[in-house]
Amino acid sequence: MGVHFHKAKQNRIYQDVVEQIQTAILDGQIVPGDKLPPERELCEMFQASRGTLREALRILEQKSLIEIRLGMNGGAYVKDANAELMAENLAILIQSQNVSLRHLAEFREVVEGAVAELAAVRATATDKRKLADLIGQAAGYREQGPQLWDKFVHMDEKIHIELACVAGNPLYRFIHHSIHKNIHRYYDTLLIVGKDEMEENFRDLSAIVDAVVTGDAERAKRCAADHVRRFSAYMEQKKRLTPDR
Amino acid sequence: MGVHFHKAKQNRIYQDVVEQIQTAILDGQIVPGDKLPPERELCEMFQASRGTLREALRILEQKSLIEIRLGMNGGAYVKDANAELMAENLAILIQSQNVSLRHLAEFREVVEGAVAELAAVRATATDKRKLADLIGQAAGYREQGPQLWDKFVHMDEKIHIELACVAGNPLYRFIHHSIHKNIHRYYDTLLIVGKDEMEENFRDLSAIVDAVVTGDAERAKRCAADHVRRFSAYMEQKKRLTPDR
DNA sequence: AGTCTACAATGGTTTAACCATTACAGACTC
DNA sequence: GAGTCTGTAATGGTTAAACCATTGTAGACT
Repeated sequence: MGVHFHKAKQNRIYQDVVEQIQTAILDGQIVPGDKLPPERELCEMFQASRGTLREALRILEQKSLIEIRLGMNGGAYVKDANAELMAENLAILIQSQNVSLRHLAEFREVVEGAVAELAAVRATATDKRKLADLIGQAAGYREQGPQLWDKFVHMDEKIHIELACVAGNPLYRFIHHSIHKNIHRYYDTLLIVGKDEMEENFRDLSAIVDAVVTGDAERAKRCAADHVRRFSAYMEQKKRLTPDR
Repeated sequence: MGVHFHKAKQNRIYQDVVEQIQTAILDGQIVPGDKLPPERELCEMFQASRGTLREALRILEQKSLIEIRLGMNGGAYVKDANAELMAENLAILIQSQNVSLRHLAEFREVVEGAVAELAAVRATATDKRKLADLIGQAAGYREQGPQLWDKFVHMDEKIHIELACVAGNPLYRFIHHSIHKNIHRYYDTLLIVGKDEMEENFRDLSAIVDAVVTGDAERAKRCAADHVRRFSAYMEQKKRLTPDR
């Protein structure tokens, strides 16, 4: 018999719903900010029960493609894609495979080095002004006493993000964010910096930005890697001093 | 009135269920391969309805923490964490933020370089034998005519994975896998190699492994980066010749 | 010995009702 | 008029009970 039947497969309904909505979102047929119809209407559209449809919405929510709000004007809103999800998945992988702080730092060293190198090559005049401005702000916080030191720490983060943007490859933004989030899950309480560390940190950042601004890719790369290495070493040291974590 | 009430917040029930089960898995109280009780029993344990409980299971499934099987002996089985999820999330990010093939290749160049460098530093005698063996297999496939060329392509992949393992930092395995999967989503049909490309590819791989085996980190890094760059260039070129994708 | 059949266990789906949260408009109070 | 209460409607969250679909196993049939 030459006829060839394919499997009379009955896709999980919720899966089909997920795929249809996901495709519509990724194809741009519905864009971030848009609101999907209320559950009861979606049920009719997909000819599915509310329970099944809700399973689909839960999956889309978990994928960070939609956000479900309560109350009047509530409903499923299409979200802007962001790197939060990757960070969370990475966290699960890290936890279940015993990835150490050292592993994270080792990887970050390479990534930040590559970011600085690319940034030095690709920075436009506008980028350079922006970076210089950020360094200026950090310098300001640095001088105004301990109560602003946490703002300085925040600037450090901001400068790294800006560098990743300047590097012009979105992957670096995603990866940096994911790694950074997970490193924080270890450090966090250790992030109360002392003056000396802050000063050294500031010198590091200045050096990186200076190299980027002058277009010295090789030096930028070296400075960034050194910076991450020094920072990680500090944190490791602090961790040893407070072994109760 | 000095009394201080806290918010009478009612956590989403499914969320609470997810957290309890996720914690149990990540803490190792239940391990990969274990089976959770059937839905109806879980309902009693959590005092939740089946619908609500199923929403929780859907989320855990989406997180790749469990796998739900049908039929008798079906149910929710705890899964081994793997990098599939990260690959899929990255795919969504890539699609919604218009990340190009060039961006992926640029990043892979840095990663593979770092992997080879670390591998050269850390490879044990056993690792070196394994790598040499893989190269040997690839050489075999290479010589036995076109029908085995796809096996050669598979060996290429295997060697890269082995290098990431030898490098001794699990993060590189995760990242390599995620990037590779997403590159394939672009290439795929372009992966039918010609003899010349295969020969060059083989020379590249041999050079990397040779550098790793002799412990020449700097050369390993350079060879790996060059290899990725050449490979990417080939693919870009092919893509231009078949613009219907 | 091999095949069929019935059954039980389990997830998949549907339905209908009710609860919780929220925005808004209109009524009430001062 | 300003502020506060209150009712209402829209929406997601939860429950419960019933039935369908898939699959392994044991026992009956040939």
